[in-house]
Amino acid sequence: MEEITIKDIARRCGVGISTVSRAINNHPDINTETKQMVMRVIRETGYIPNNSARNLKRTDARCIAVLIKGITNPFFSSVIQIIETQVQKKKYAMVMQHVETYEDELDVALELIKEKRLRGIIFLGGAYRHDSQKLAKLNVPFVFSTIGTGQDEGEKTYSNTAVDDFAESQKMVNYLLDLGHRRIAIIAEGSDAESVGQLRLEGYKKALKDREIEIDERLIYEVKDQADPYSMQNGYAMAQQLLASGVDFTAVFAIADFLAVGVCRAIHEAGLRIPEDISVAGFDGIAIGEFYTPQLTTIKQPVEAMAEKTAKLLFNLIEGKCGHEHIIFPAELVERESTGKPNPEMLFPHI
Amino acid sequence: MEEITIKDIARRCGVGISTVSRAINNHPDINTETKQMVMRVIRETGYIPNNSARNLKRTDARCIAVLIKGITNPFFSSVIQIIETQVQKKKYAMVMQHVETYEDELDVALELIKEKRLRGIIFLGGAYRHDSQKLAKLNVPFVFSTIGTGQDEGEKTYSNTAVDDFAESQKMVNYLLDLGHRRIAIIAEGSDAESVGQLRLEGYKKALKDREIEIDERLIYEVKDQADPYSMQNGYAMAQQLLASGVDFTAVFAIADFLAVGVCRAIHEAGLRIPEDISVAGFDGIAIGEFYTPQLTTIKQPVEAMAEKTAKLLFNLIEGKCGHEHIIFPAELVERESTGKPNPEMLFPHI
DNA sequence: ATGTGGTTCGGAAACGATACCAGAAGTAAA
DNA sequence: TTTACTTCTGGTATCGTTTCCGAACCACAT
Repeated sequence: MEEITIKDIARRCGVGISTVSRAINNHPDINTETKQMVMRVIRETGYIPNNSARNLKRTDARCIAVLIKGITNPFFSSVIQIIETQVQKKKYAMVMQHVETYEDELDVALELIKEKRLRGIIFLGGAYRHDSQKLAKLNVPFVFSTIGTGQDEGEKTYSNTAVDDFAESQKMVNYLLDLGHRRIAIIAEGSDAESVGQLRLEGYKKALKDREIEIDERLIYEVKDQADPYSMQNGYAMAQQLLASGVDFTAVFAIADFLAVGVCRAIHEAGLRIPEDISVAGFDGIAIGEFYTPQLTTIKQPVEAMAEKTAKLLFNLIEGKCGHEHIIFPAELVERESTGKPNPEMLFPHI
Repeated sequence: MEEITIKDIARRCGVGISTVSRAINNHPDINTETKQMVMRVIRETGYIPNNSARNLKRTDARCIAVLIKGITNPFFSSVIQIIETQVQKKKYAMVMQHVETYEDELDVALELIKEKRLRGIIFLGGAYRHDSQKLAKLNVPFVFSTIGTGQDEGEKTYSNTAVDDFAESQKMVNYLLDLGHRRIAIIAEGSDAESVGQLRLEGYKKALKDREIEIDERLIYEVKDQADPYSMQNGYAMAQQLLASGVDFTAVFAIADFLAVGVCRAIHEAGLRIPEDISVAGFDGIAIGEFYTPQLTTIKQPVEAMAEKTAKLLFNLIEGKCGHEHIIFPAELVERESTGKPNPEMLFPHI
């Protein structure tokens, strides 16, 4: 099976290879009839230009990369799918790469850029701002999207899409407070000092402070797990510790739905009811939350819209149509079965 | 930011470019010291060979593709991760592409092969055998892996990895029969006549026949959903129909865990208990099954092992180390909370 | 006739790497 | 010293494409 090349097409058409190239690439300097003839032959022969040769010659390889930290992100599939659609619409190629740790990501990005001559990078589901200055030195546009994980604050030398984790977290805690809860435990993330989870934790603290409710450190649990902090296992383990601690509480706010699922399981196994005895709230809005028993009260992120915007943002940057943008999406508090009024019996005087 | 090329390295080292190439590619014909010196300079300069140029020249572009049908497959993330590890170990590149329909897949594969000069393709989570003859005509090795979805029968002009869906399905139904169930409903898949779901359905029928239990068509539900048959929504909808049908049953076998989750939810909303009133069994062994309430009885597929083997199989084919292999993995019946003895009260005489 | 300008085209030089080939240098045997 | 062989090296053609440059052609004004 020999490759069919642009030369073959030229020969079959009785034209020069430049003419074929012009036909393929929509160059203006070509006769309309010639172009149609060439295109017909190309269709007939099933010729497809060799991408390596193209990219080698072109200064602009039509290719972007998507780097994913934390592939267990439940939105992963749909996000990828949406980005892919955008990429195809632009006639670009896309490479995906999974990165294990924050340290890896820069190396991987660098390697990809040189090897594949990328035009842009999307960073999915991580907190990469540490390296954003370094990345900025490469002259490749990049967009962070903390879809399903959160955003960060600080100086903006990059583009990103996110929800306002701080505010949304506050929203959820306020909702629990409005239900009458005063002793609210939180399962947060503590593996990275500047992480998403910390923003959600800050939102929790702010909400309590605003109501002048004392923050009890014994109700704050932080998952320490570099690889995959937002797992059901971790939620389960933290909730077991919480239940065994003897500290009283009437609600648990897990800063990710997967954590919440683990929390629910632990509470169930302890023989307590949700929400009659303890309310559980999550964050993210994963699909299973609707089918879980009890259905999960959560903050639902507009994942599809975020993914689409992320891709469009990158292409705008590539085409020089805009500078850095920081788009914050509104999230929605979805009230479901897992939260209700507090059970006074769960409260006892502290020593 | 200028690209740094093999010429720059050669100049800096005071050697010819062939020597640098030899150093990079572990050719035998090079002095050890020279090689070390070149490699040192390469490290210092951070030089990375341009992949397009390499692939253009080489007859063998070190690149494989992974085509994914049904990106919602819950194992997707871990499977990709494992395959990626194998690919990196072989110093190959990997492109991933999502395909919408069975019709798309061949076109996509063809285009990829020519454009990127692939050495091999892995088809994930689909039933592609229709096209396997056509694919065989391309001289590119490919492996089907029905990880999380099943396998097929028929003539073997390809390699694949799978579990024995027919036998495993029988295993589950036998388990339910052993518990005492006689009226077992099944939520299967009916969108594709030759699909995975059909194999599992056949296993169900076989198990019943072996015990001489009459098959009641009113207990057989087939999801018709090209895009994503194995969804919680579909399980939910089918179970609602089943419950509303007035036909009696004491157990439901959903041929995918996601379907089972939807089934559980519908049963719960109907005010029935699992497993006291109705037993529910799934298939696949997704993570959430362990944290769901009730915990899901299921057939657990050895996903990690399957993914690893799939990748290794492809590389063996590429390297000509083996011919077509069809590896069937043993799956495990995991008995959990969602199944128990039948409740006689759920049975009533049929008209 | 000659010059001018605009289309449309083909030739040829890149792009960055690999691989073949020939030759230099070194070693061992005659 | 010559021959033969091994080990190592550099030059160069080549992969398939794009792009620059110049040429051919036509129309039209000079």
